[in-house]
Amino acid sequence: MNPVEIEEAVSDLAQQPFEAEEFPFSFLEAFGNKSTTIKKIKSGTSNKTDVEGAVLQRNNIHILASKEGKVIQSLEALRNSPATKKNKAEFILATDGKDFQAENMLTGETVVCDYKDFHNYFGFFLSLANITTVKQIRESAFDIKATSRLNKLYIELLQHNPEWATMERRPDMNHFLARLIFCFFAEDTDIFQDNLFTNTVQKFSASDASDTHIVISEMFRAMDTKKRNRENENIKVWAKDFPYVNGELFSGSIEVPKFTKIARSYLLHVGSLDWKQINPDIFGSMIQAVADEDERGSLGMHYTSVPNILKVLNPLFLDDLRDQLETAGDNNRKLLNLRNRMAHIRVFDPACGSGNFLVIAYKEMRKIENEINIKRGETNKASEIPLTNYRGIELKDFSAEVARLALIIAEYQCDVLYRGQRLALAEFLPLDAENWITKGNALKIDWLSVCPPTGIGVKLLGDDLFSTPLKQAEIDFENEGGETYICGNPPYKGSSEQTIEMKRDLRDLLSSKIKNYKSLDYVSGWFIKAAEYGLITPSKSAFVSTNSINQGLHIPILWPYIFNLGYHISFAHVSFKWKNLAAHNAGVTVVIVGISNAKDDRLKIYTQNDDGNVQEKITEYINPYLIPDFKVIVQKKSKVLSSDLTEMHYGSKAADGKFLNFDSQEKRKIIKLDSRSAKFIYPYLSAEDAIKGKKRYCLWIEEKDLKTIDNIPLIKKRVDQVKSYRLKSKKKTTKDLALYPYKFSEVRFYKGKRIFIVPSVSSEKRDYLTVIPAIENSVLTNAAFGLYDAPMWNFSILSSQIHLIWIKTICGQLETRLRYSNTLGWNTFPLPSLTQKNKEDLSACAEEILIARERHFPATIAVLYDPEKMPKDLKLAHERNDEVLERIYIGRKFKNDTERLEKLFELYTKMTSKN
DNA sequence: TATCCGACAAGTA
DNA sequence: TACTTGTCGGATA
Repeated sequence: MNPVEIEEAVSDLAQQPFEAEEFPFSFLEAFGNKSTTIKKIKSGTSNKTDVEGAVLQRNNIHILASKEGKVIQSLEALRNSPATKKNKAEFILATDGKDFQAENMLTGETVVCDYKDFHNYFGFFLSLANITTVKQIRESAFDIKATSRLNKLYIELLQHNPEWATMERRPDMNHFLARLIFCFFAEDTDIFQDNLFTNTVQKFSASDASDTHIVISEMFRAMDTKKRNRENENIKVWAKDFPYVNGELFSGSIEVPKFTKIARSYLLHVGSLDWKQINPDIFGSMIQAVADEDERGSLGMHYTSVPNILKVLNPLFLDDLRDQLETAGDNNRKLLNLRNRMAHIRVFDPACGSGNFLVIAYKEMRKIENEINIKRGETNKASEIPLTNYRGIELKDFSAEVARLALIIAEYQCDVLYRGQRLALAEFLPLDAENWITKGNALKIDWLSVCPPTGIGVKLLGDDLFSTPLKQAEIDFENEGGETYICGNPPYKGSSEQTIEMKRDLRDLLSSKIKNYKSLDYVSGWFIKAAEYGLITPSKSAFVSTNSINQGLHIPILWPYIFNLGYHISFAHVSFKWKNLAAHNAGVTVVIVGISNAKDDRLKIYTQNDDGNVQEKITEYINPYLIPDFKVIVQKKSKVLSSDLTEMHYGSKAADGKFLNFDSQEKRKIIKLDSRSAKFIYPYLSAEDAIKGKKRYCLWIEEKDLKTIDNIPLIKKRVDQVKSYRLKSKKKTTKDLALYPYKFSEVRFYKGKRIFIVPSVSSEKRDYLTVIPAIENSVLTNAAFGLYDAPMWNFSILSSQIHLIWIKTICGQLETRLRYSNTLGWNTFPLPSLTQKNKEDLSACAEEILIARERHFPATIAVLYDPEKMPKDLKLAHERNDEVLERIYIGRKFKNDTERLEKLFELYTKMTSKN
């Protein structure tokens, strides 16, 4: 169960009539215990309690539901119970259906409340559900609750207003939801009178909900009408207490979907929550999912986490502001300068979603400004940081609305926090009508129209500068000498995953600029637009991105263009696994990359180790592989760079729906039924087969054999299956190959007496690349490369540490897996030319490695190369091999991988510049 | 022809 | 459900 589901279950339980006997079990059930687990506790087999009538679940909780008036004594009994300690109960809980008390035995935190309210503390007990990021979730407990309530309301309304669910009306529905959220927030924060909105619905709409939409619509109309015009407009008396809000929020259609009785009660229920607690940074991304079909299932927990947002914003500019604040000390002049500077800083997120980056940036800036004001003794001073300097572009219109709302709420909360409720209220309404979150496609919109150039002492600028001025973004804007910081987490899509629209976006943006742009990830568009934007007005940019953009093919395609515009990578967080609070996290490994065209020589590379600690390294240059120094970009090559290395071949691609290959059992069956089959069956090896010692076979049939196989039903059937499989392909070449279903779609069947298999993808945890010999006439799948009858020293080089670090650095990766490439890794590998003696020595080392493996027959490669358990003799053989090879490079062993890379890059540069 | 890649995918612990 | 580790075929050059 995810937190939202748990919240719902706990709330349901709190509404049921209290039954002392059942309560402990219902409580455990609400936190996700399976019915079998509950049964075991009920029957007593796993109830470890020593207190009469209580229930104790080992490692979790000790619960006693008691008679009325005995809660304090009950809790005491649980606290003193030896079983509580012995079974390591994390919580004790006592209730009589009126009072509710609980304690966390590890932290000492307690909950004391009325029984009917205990659902508000579901976050307190979340570790019962094995949800480990408890702290973060508890902080956003309110947001989860509000989201789940709104979700119910939204679904109920759509169900009974099907026309509002259509594509055309969806924006109206979303706008309606945004208005509701604003009203809920306003009525709980004194912007409206206490509970004005909810109370008005309750009092003035019929309880059968027949006129709820009319009442709400009238309130919206009031909020869009200036007080002095209200009489003329015939605003109903009961709506006169609503302030004039405007800010675009209530202008436009005031139509409201029709309510059912249930919808009305949901609405009143959502309204009864305490919306003061809303976290605009998190809430936005959660609520966004309410309106988003695709994300409904995961209920919105798909957003950039606050720590990750700070990984972008801190190095981009917040760290610098904080440094300046510190340097300024108590110097009034310097503090003032800093404040002025901050007032002219724009933060721009061209993929802003529901605005978390902008909200966090705004809140952090207000925090710094407040410290300045305290030091200057100006604590009541109005903020000089304009909300309209936090700009965004967002494709989905509801997200854009929520982003705007989140920023308004953040501003209000900051004002309350730093200036007090009274001042915050005085200036809040009416909202600014400016629309500084632009709805649209960020790769199509001219960013200068959203964030016009500020120049230095240059005023703004004729319309001719805006190639496609957008009405909504045409804000008069003077921000002389201002800085712009571009940030965000744009969408990632690899070239073969992109939709037609995405491909069109990249084509329009890049076709005239970058050769081979079609191989780039969709996210590249944001980096390029950011770089081009920064040529016009001072800015720095940083995005969260798939780590692919700093690997393999992206390096020579994307980065030279950005560098040629005068940019460098100003900071970087190297690959780390994407994580947020979602039940199912997106499977992607990300980097954070900052680019800048300003002078800067203290660049930072951040590395995160497994326990989450971040290290920083300062350097003068960060290359596109995100390692310090080495200004080298490796291009892919179709021939080997070193004449001593043998050509490496890509495997054969079947595109057969797996009908041309099978396991040993199937092979025996086929041959048993018709012995003529045997001559068409070959060993078939992918990376996994070779590493784990699995045996697979494939059919290899040539045109001349067609007559024969027509008479072998088992084979004929498979061939037919391939045909129908291929016909279903959306790729034309595959479809065409349905004409030749007996053949692999791409044929690379090389003959050789001695084949070395190089896995195309394999675990990055091993100390060596695993190169594996195969028997003659093996067919390699396209998940493996092959060397055919190559001299033994090729094996020695492939198995070396120095080759491994080259591959890890230069080739692409699958997340952080090792991914081999002949064109990027093997053909580019810089090797000094070998003497006859060198070749003999290396070959001997290679033999040693193979012999060492043999000694452990039949252990698989996976077992032999497990970094924890690698046999000594094998390890020794590898070390010997490394030593001999490295002596050829520099006459001794390298000290470390940095030294290896340094030598390799030097040699690479030398060897490639010769031709 | 030839090959790089996957807001992954499929398996195990 | 957390962790490990590499398929397969589309899209592109």
